[in-house]
Amino acid sequence: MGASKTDLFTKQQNDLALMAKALAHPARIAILQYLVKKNACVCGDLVEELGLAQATTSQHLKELKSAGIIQGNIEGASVCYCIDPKVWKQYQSIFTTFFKDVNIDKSCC
Amino acid sequence: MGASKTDLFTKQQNDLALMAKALAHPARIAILQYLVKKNACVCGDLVEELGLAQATTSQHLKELKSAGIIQGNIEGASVCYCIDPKVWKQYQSIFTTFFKDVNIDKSCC
DNA sequence: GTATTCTATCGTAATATTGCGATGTGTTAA
DNA sequence: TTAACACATCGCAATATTACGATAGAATAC
Repeated sequence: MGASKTDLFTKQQNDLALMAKALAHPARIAILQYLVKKNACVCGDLVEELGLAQATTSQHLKELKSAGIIQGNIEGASVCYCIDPKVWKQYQSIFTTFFKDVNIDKSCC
Repeated sequence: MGASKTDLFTKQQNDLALMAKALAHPARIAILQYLVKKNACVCGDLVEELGLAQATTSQHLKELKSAGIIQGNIEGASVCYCIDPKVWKQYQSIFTTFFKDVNIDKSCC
């Protein structure tokens, strides 16, 4: 099949899985870290930074954009990408909540 | 290709991506949430709980186990799965760190 | 012993992801 | 206008993921 059976799960579970999927590639992690580090907009030097082909880099940017976590603004000939702080904060909050409520002491089996 | 070019990225980036990948499916989120909720070991009732075939459920459990975030202990005829609190804490810490250091105020472009 | 239960694994099919060259579109430079 | 750049998208190939039925192994029930 290859397609996830999303109808079996809650919206919350599907959403969290989608967020995780957006982060589930080292190139996308690298892009986000780079954008965070520069703390400002960066454009095509991501291609150089990553070492991936331009087409591949563009594809990863597209996925991050469709996940909402980055924005792209056209700036002349080039495009300026940056973290969307609002969505970033949502991610932060949702992952934090997910990991929080576990009783760490209970040993098991 | 389909295979990620892991050699282009740092171990830290690859590791984080692998952790995210472990969470990148609603069934695996559901499994983890169920294990956290029950706060004790659960076995084959995950199959009922999820609504996926037994083989599929077993496969997701295997992925979570190979990601280290859950453990399985044989208990008679059945297997008892539970969160590995130590690894869970690591995940928590790594995701928290990842999301922390962004300057939320800087608007962009 | 045999039958039953529980889980893992194999094999297979459908679909998704990753990666890149080639191409297209829009923008600046000449 | 033409040339050069910056990105996005298309098309394709290689690989990975998801899902399930069938089967195998190990433990319990009888």
